[in-house]
Amino acid sequence: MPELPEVEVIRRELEPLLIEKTFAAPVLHMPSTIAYPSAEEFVSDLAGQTVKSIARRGKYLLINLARGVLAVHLRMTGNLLYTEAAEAKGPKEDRYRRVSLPFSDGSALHFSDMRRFGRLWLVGNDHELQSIVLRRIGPDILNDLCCEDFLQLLDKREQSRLKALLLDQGFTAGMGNIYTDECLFRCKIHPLRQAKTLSRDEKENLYATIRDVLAEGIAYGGTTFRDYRNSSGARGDFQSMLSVYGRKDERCSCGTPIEKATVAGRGTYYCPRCQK
DNA sequence: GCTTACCTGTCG
DNA sequence: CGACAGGTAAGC
Repeated sequence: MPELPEVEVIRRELEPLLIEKTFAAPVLHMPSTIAYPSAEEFVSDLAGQTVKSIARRGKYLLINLARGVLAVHLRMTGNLLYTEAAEAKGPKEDRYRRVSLPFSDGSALHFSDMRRFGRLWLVGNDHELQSIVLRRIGPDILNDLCCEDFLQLLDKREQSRLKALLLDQGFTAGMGNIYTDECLFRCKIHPLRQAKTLSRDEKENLYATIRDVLAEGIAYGGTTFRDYRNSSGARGDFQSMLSVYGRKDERCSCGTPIEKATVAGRGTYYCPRCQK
């Protein structure tokens, strides 16, 4: 489900709501959702902790606590719903609820996930965050990388095809299947092209376009193709702006039907005439 | 690299 | 009924 823009939308919504709130005892409807530490330690270590800020690295939401960090990855169908006191739905109304995180004031954060791929981690400090959660995660494409850095990273991966490279969270963190296809379309780059074939102008344009598309995605509240919801349960609107993703056989603005192929193991949409 | 696995649901 | 879904880790 969520790529960088969707996680960033949730981050921006939640930070003002949660800051200085104190967690009560978590309720684990599905304990295997907790990736680290043990379910028992997660419950006892989170209770009583205060939220200081909320950050993001790639697709990871990072809730900074007075002591440690609560990290969340939504994977394909996870969502984080915020509820004020009393209106909290029980598992009866949401059969996919996996974890409930109540606060001492009666409000709560609920982690729901149909496909059960999403995970939560609770680590004690930034060193643990890096070594346990973010070990294979590269720099955030929006926050941690200037154009020159991006060009240097590209030069280290010249054999890689662009689609696979942008999806690789160890290269840069945040791009997913939808936004990658949209960026390559806008840049007129074929998904199978190797990084070494890009001119300097194309590389700079790719960097700028990635940032533009992600910023637009955030401004539109994310993309709801099927399952994505923000922390209020609302859909995003960027799907109406997609040029190629999900549009197989529809006509590109050049008149050519959009094609779909499998690249890097993922469904990939592109215009065979515009993208070379 | 590619394939498979993890899950549940939807679409054709 | 099979194919596929916004993600990623693990195994060749």
